[in-house]
Amino acid sequence: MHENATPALTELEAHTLSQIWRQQPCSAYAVQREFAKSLTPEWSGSAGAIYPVTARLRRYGLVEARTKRWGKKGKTVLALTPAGEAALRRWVGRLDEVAGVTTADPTRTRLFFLDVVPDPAARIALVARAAARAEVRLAEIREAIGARSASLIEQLAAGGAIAAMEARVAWLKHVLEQLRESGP
Amino acid sequence: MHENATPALTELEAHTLSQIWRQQPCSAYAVQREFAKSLTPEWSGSAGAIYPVTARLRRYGLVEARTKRWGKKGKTVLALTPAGEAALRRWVGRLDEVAGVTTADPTRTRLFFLDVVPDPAARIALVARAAARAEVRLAEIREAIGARSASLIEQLAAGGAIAAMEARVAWLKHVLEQLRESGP
DNA sequence: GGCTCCATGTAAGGAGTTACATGATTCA
DNA sequence: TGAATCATGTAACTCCTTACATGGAGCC
Repeated sequence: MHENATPALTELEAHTLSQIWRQQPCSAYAVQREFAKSLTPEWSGSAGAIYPVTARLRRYGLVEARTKRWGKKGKTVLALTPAGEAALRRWVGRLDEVAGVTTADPTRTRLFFLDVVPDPAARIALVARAAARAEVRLAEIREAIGARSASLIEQLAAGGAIAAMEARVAWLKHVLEQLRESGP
Repeated sequence: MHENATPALTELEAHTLSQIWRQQPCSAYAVQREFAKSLTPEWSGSAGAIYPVTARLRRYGLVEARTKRWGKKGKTVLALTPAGEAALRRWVGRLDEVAGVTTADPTRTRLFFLDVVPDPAARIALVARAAARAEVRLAEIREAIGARSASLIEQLAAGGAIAAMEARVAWLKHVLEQLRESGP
């Protein structure tokens, strides 16, 4: 049937698999729409990614396709196979492993090199703008999540985005304070 | 001399540029070592990335190479050009823009689909392990940062990694509580 | 004299991006 | 009947990864 030597799934592949699982049976396009709604820009869900990914998941035997009546052409709807469900459970089961990994953060990376800005006052102004921007974004996230009706687990998961942004705001404010103190 | 139409720098290119700036004049290898020390696995700093990146930065006219005496072959040391310094300042200057972007987090992604684990008790156990792992990692980060002597700005920046991990621990503990309450 | 770094690459391949295409369906 | 949305791809390209390769330098 298909090779069973499924390689380790990328985050995008696994996330696609999980989105299919949640909405199954659904089209690849439906998954794409769901990605577009995401709070993080990581999941751009371009067509050029989704269709190859779903094709791969089918090749791996993790997803099955069926044709659903839709107009005269019909459309392809996807659903997990038992192997797909097992793979998905393994992926989620690695929650503890990834919980110990420091995430990448472009804000942090840039802040490490704040001293390329020669003027201390300009540094302070820059960090102040960053803190303000993070605060605005935090409010947006809160609103976006509040507007969604979701299960307990989805709400708790979304809470992670809030917690991360709150932590960023607090951190940037602390940085701001320290820079002001160390100033003149 | 070189094309001045420098395209937008990737995070890796910009980070490489900033590392060169901090240690200049230094070899590409020195930059690679610095990446390897990083707290986030994003910066693997494989040779296959670093050398092409430094070559690109030179093509863009952002970095200059000189040959330094070292044994009989000598080695190539890099330093920023004025254009490179300007590009670096622009990159850091976008701190406020990136501060408004939600970071990707594999832990959050997986938690969204925690309900693929059928048994509630198994879910709780999984989240508990994740929280424990995050706590261990937090301690490691604290230690690693404490062991470094760094400037105020570098300390403040590194504090972002601590803040993010603290937030994750608190969030996971909160999730754990909620799951326990909602249980039997 | 050998082990560990320092130093500098290249080759093959994976994975995703943007941009380009195309057409059918649904709804106002 | 026109616009927005649903649906499904492909082509060219970029960037990074792993793995392979090589050789000198410094130290015990």
